[in-house]
Amino acid sequence: MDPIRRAKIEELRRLGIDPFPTEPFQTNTTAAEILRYYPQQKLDFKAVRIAGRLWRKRLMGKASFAVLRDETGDIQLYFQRDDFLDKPEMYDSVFKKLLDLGDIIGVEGFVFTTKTGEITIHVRHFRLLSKCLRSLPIEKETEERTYAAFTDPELRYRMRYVDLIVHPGVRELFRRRTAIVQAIRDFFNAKGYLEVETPILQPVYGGAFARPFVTHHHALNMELFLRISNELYLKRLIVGGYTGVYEFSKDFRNEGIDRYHNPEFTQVELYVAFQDYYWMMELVEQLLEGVVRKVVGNLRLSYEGREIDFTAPFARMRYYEALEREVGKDVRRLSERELIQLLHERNIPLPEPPYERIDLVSQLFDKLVEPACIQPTFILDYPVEVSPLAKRHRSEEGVVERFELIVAGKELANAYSELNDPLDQRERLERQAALRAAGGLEAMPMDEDFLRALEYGLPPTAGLGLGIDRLTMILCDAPSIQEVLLFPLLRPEPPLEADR
RNA sequence: GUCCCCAUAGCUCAGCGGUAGAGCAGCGGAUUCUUAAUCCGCGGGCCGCAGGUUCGAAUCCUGCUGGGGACACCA
Repeated sequence: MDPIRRAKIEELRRLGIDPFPTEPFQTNTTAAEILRYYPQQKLDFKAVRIAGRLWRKRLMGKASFAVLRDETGDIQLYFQRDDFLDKPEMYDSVFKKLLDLGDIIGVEGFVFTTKTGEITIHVRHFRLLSKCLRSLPIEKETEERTYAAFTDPELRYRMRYVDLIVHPGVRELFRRRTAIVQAIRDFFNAKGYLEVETPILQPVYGGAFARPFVTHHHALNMELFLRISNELYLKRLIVGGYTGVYEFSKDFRNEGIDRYHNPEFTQVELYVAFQDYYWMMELVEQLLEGVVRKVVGNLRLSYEGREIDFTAPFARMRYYEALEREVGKDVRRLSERELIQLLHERNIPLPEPPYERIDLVSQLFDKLVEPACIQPTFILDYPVEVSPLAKRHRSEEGVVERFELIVAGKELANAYSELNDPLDQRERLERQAALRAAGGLEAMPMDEDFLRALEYGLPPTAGLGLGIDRLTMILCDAPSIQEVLLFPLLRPEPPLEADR
């Protein structure tokens, strides 16, 4: 806390001014509205009331300029000493000395244009609404350069409130994130699907390969897991008779943090009865076209310096064929030794032991095929070994009816014709259990209740998971997941000192 | 988990063995159309923390902490 600002509080109180008043301040316009409509005189701007942070002061003698920043933008203020003849201290002391940059104020006045052509509020009255006791990293820009830019990512993420105050573009990004979620919700609602909420605390976790966060419930004295996925619950709801359900799901995975991964992240999952993954591919194309057009305004956008085109239909490649295109041979025919040889040739590290044959194939795919898919690309028909919840392919051995949508070299969505044969499902989960027993930390645990639900009959169902954070990254051209999370996980900072 | 880079004033950064610097922000003064306002004056720092080397360390070395990046993991 700035001791000078702290002292100003006492000074204000001596003048009878409450630095944190209770009375509301009713505004009747915004900075953006004034700047947009004043030139055409479409609205009456003779008595505007507007609130925001004091952003700049250009003090002169008997008259001064300032800038006010509200949520919509910045607008210049003009103060004249002669306007405060009844209370001269309001200009000379309160405005000129006791108000600091960052203070939240409300002003009332009329709009005019200065000699230099800037739309400005001539302030007749102003009120301090909340004192700002720390100096903000207010940036100053000229044509040549920006001064005091607040750019340190750590500080920006730790003090996102400051980041948001200082950077209108960051505020805009998170508006866009909300717009993306809203567009998806509108799309699903228009189709008649039901938005639901399922447990975040789960006695058995499942639906994905990941290590969970573990917690404990005292009253029931039981171990609980934060969900890594809501998939198995949404399928139970399809068993229960809903035709289409979806949920925006915060999922938690106890794994590493990098520019694509945060321990908690958001997916939307959708399950629709009586459909299959082919149908789901078309739905995803329709969904993304709609969302991108609505949010970006154009199906072509720039991400990391490359153009991405969301015009449907997206490219489609089958898993093993895509791999064959990269390595020149059908990896299904290769021995484990030949696969290892291939990895060596391409300078790709072996997976962590204990690994199986399929892990070598996966590694090849992840390192060669995924990064090469820049434009939206459906990869379909994944190996059955890596897809324990997907239905076996209707006509081909060894693969399942599953697709991933890859954009900019990263998985954006994952979908199956859901496995609804409870006997097959049990075998697949038993294999997962065996992998866990062998030390596979990410293999799925057995979920007997889920199997019981399947035994009551899950209709043929298409299911989808779509990563909201990654979609937001692409649609905002954001370089890391931290940039699209309001409060990304950081290590704790050392304790702040109490400051009175 | 491994490797590389970074940490100096409220913010952005310079200084890289010899008395801690700049711009912006701040404080005092002048100023009735400024907009990085201008002009005069002023204050501000455990140079991330702890050790070590040295006559002398912000500067060199080691460790720690925090951050960034790459790799690994996340099929």
